[in-house]
Amino acid sequence: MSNPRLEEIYRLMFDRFGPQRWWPGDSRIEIMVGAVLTQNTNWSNVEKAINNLKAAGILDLEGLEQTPAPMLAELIRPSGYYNIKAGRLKNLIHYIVRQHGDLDTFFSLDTTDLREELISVKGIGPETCDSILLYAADRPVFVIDAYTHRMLSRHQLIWEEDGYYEMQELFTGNLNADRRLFNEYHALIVRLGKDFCRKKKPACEKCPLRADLEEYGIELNREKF
DNA sequence: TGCCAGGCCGGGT
DNA sequence: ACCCGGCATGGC
Repeated sequence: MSNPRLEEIYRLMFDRFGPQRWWPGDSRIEIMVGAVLTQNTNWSNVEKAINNLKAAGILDLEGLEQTPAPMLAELIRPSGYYNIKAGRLKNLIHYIVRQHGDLDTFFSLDTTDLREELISVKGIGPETCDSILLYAADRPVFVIDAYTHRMLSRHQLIWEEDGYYEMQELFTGNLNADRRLFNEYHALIVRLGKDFCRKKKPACEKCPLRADLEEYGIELNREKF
């Protein structure tokens, strides 16, 4: 790591929360499905949806490919946006099956091609794409999300108006391309965010990262959060 | 009880 | 290139 603040922030989070062991989910297909279902959605709702898919015995490439979208929608209902997400899952599964046949073949692509293909699928944006790359395909890709944006802008490591790729560049340009570090770092940001960096009722006063703010003389300004 | 959660798309400026 | 409305359930 060459940016001391990114290192310090990581250390503070790791000391506070310990290893997160992400992604929650044990198969690559489950991780991919979870990545789509968790779009703007609480993870507890996603779990219910995934459990429904498991109970129906269709949480694999074949099962998801064969299940009609309306039936899929009903099964994933608890995750919200269920009609939209059923379509997005079908888009993703269909693309892989038609273009590559199976997951091993698909995941044998190099990271650049894999990313390009994933993000070409309707319903797979930058975060969902990178989550799949990092957590399902084990590639050293840093995932950015709403919590990351709040944390970075709060700590004045980016501009408020900066976008996905500017934030991603901050991490990838200052950290070793280590997929285990990227995995843990992002998971810790989410872990921290759930307790201290929610959109409403943030708990900046009790946030473990306050030490970083104080060290750099950044004042708490809760108006922006 | 209203408001938010680990986004993304499409149409309008 | 942005900006915005729409998509929807479950939990606090």
